Amino acid sequence: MNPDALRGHMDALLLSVLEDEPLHGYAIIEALQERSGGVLSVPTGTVYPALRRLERIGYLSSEWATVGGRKRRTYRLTESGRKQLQGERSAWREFSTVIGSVLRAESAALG
Amino acid sequence: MNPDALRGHMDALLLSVLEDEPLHGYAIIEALQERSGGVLSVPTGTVYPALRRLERIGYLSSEWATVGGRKRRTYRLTESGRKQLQGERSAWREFSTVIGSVLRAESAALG
DNA sequence: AGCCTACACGTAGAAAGTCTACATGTAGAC
DNA sequence: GTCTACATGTAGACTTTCTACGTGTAGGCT
Repeated sequence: MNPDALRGHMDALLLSVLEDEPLHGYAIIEALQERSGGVLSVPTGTVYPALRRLERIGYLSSEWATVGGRKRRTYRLTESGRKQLQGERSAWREFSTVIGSVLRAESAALG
Repeated sequence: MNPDALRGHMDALLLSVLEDEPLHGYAIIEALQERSGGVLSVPTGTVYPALRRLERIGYLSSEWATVGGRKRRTYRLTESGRKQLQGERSAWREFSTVIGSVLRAESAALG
């Protein structure tokens, strides 16, 4: 997967993965991999700064926890973030429709 | 439409628009707008440099023409560009499927 | 003890391409 | 003579991702 293509979609991916439950960075990376069918390998150098950015903006909040002697910073969606996720979803739908129609190549719909 | 989202997809858009017929830069911008239903306004500062880049890589070739007293540089797909367009299309399909499934929000399929 | 892998967070600096803003010029309508 | 559409182009800012590195714990294996 061409890394450049992700630009501008990271926020949506991260918010989406945090929709159901709070997760820490490492788990977020794993969730991204899993949900994408193993295709998405987002490097830590991308995820951690992005999470901090999203927290700074107010879409996420975080707190530290220690589990099994290891420190984790767990992120959760704020109300603002939840709202933003809706926006990201509809933005994605529009984006994907537009690109698809210019390319004359739409992807298969999901069940 | 968030401009950043286009990053990494410009090549596909430009090659796609040139698939059926050669066009000059200004006409390409109009074609992009038209095919996208008026949503895509790609600035000249994006398109012209991108076209030159694609020509440098070998996906496009160009020649000057004068029509109605105005100079145009007309771009056409090379064989290499045509092949690349196929690659861009399948890359887009994969990308859009992956993002869609992580977001749990696929776009509508095109007829 | 020593090594390796998985877990876990983080930063610095490079890289790349798009965007904004500007610069230039013709043709034709009003 | 002014405005809009047509037409191409560059310079520099901007944003964000990526690569590469640094730090440290836990647990298994030999």
